Amino acid sequence: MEMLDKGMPATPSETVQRAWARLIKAQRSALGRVERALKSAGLPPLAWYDALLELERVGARGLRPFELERAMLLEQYNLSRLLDRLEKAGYVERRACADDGRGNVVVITASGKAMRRRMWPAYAAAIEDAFGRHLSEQQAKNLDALLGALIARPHST
Amino acid sequence: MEMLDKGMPATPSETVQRAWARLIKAQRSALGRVERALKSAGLPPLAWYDALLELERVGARGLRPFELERAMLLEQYNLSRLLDRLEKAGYVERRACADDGRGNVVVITASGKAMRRRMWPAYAAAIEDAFGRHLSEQQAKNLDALLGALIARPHST
DNA sequence: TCTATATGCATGCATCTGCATTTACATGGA
DNA sequence: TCCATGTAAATGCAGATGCATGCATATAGA
Repeated sequence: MEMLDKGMPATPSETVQRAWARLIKAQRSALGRVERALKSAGLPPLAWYDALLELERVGARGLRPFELERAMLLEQYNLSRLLDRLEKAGYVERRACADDGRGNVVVITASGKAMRRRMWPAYAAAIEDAFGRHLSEQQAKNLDALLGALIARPHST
Repeated sequence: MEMLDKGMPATPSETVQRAWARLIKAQRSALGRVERALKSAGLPPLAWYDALLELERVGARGLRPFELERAMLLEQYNLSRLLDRLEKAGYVERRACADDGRGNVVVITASGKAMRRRMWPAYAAAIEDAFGRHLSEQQAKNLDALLGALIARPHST
């Protein structure tokens, strides 16, 4: 985890500190609202949607857990357990992987696709309510660009 | 939790969806890195810092838990337990509240102040590394403004 | 004053997460 | 072929979180 401490503590500017605090709070606020909306609609949590979406996109060929892990920026053990839950709910299947005996391939089931579709309206409304409606198109674009610079793989660097 | 479903599902635009996904990932990525940096330095998690900072700012008069809850945008039970941990660690004290027999007043201790001070260098370096260094001053300012629009009290609306 | 309801905070229980470790297989030498 | 090392994924355990609820007190209204 070394962070090249070449001497000085690298204190972020006041502006950066403010933006940092806002990032934490804005995300917690918005994400919390979305999760609560889903739950109150009797639907599974957000992570299920994201995983199902990724899996639906690639279709029958499926994804290796480590691919999904990278796409979703999840820790390995979190993904492993998310897959446990999705599998137990019947939304995905883990199939033995032909190329690599250690791994498996995760494929979405028909009922998984159905659940994803069923989640979308509630999810969409919640995103719009907690997030979208506070921003113009242009602002959303700018925000997207600014945040893009921040995303890095867990553990990298 | 009704969300005024006046008919249509209020689907967010593509742009908003992308920005939303980025917000989740950027925050998870950056926050994860900061938490790991703190932990690997043998320090308590971020929330402790934030709470101690708020408490230090108000000094000896302290804060009611519900005030802290609002400042930090935490759920009531999460704050209650955070205070349990902080209290057990000796960093805060819960004192009976004179005005209101139901509540109490939380005050930071000397050792709490010391811990906050001790955390700052590692925390600052981590923020800078995971966040600040990716942004110019102007970008940080813009990001801060954009995120400001998103913050809302949990449960409100 | 008495009663209904709201507020401040805590807590039991189930679930989820973080961390370290384990298991299984893969791969590249010697 | 055998071993050392690396990588994919799962898992035991401890700690954190979400939820529902409990308890004590406050407050407003009859």
